[in-house]
Amino acid sequence: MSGKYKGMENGKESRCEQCIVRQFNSLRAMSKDELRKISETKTTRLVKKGEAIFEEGEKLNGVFCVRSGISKLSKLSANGKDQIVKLATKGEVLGQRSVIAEELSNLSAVAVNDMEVCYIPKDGIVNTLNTNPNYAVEVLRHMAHDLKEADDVIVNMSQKTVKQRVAEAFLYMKNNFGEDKDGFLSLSLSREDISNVVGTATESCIRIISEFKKKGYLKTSGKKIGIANEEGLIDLIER
Amino acid sequence: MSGKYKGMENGKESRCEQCIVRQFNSLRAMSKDELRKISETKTTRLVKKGEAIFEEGEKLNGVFCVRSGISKLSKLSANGKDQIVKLATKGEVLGQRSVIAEELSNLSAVAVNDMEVCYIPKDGIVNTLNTNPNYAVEVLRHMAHDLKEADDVIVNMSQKTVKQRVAEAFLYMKNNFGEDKDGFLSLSLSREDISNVVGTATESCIRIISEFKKKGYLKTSGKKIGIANEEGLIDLIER
DNA sequence: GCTTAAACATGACAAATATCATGTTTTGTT
DNA sequence: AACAAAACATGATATTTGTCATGTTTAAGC
Repeated sequence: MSGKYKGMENGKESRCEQCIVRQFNSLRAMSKDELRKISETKTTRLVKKGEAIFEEGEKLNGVFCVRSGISKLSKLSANGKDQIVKLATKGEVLGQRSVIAEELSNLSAVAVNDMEVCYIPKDGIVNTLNTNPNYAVEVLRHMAHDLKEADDVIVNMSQKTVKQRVAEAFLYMKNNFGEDKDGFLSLSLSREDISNVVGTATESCIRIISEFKKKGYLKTSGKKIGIANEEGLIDLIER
Repeated sequence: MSGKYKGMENGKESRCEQCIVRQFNSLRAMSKDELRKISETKTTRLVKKGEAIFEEGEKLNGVFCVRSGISKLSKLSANGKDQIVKLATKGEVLGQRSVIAEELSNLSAVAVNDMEVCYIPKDGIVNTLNTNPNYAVEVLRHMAHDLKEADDVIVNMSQKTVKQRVAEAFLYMKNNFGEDKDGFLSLSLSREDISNVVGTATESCIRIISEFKKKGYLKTSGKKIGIANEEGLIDLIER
């Protein structure tokens, strides 16, 4: 399968100053000069589907800026199950929290797709944080947003049924990762991954997906899943 | 019941520069001068048990620094139940997230005890954020910590049983709010509040507390609850 | 292309949890 | 002190969800 990594433009495009991805994240608040310095220290890396970018408990000496592909951020719980806390896509900066708090990573990041990420050693990040308030505030805004999202997830986890959470997961995937022209989700997660997002047993998740298909809420075509009746799903969530 | 508010030293003690509470939060990264300015704009307010400091959906024009007492931060879910996302105590700054993200508050803050809070209009906060990187980074560190905690809560919610979560709630209360000389928790929450922390039905919570008493994990004396066998609870959580 | 492992699927059952009903105790108010 | 309203408690039952078992389909490696 050649051309698999065609998303990567190497050589001349590899300077952060030119990178469009930057528009989506806090790096856009850096000055030209800061960005140039960062760019000199960064390295680009391809991560294949299933590979880890970093693991829970690992000490991170830098952050990872996602150029393409999607990563699942998960945490292993005492009972041996993974809980996916967030799905990160183009533009997101992984490991930022750990670097800022100067703690070991509390999450693992594993590629759900083939990915292209840039590794940025923490020195440049930390220096800029300490000298450029615009950048610090921008990072802060992103983190504030993440925190709100996390709070929302807490509420959903505790107050909604598994069925409702599965429905939400599909709407989330549609809204955040889009769908193709035939209405199938661009991101296709395994049933197991979905159950790890939702926080349920894989079998329960499979059953619910089957039910949703029967009821006409979802449609499938081979491996792909699509939303066939969005109102139906929304209805289900709100009751 | 006089002396109810004896925790409040009014007049001379009301300058932020002197406030011990500041040591616990990001305000300690402010310069003397910044702090003096903030202090001039702030107002102190007593909040009685059960009263709201702010409500979900409200626009916050400042933050609230907790001097004493405890507040529950909760969010109403579609099914009409409140989910308590966090309990905030002395030193915590409430509303910071909303002010930084320039969004309406996504949580309500209600006093669980009688409280004393200082209201700080956002201008001083925002100005300092934009000019003093030390302060911005300090706030960032706190937010990073909150985010980690929120992620942990997500994992607990989805992967642990109600019984385990109740056990954790009691250990949390002991570790964060302490106990009196007889080993009873300083913070006494109603069964309903506990169930809103844990994310379960009040009856389930009551039943589990009764069971824990029978098994000797918890002890009660009137309204007070204490941990009688910490190892027992820890054991329960880890299996 | 064949083989093997992983992913998907479904039934039967057990366990956890919510809900409803009802009663008791505690607390706060007049 | 009397009363009403919360808070606490417990039983009976329904519902949701997890677990185990087993089978089928799909995808990946040789």
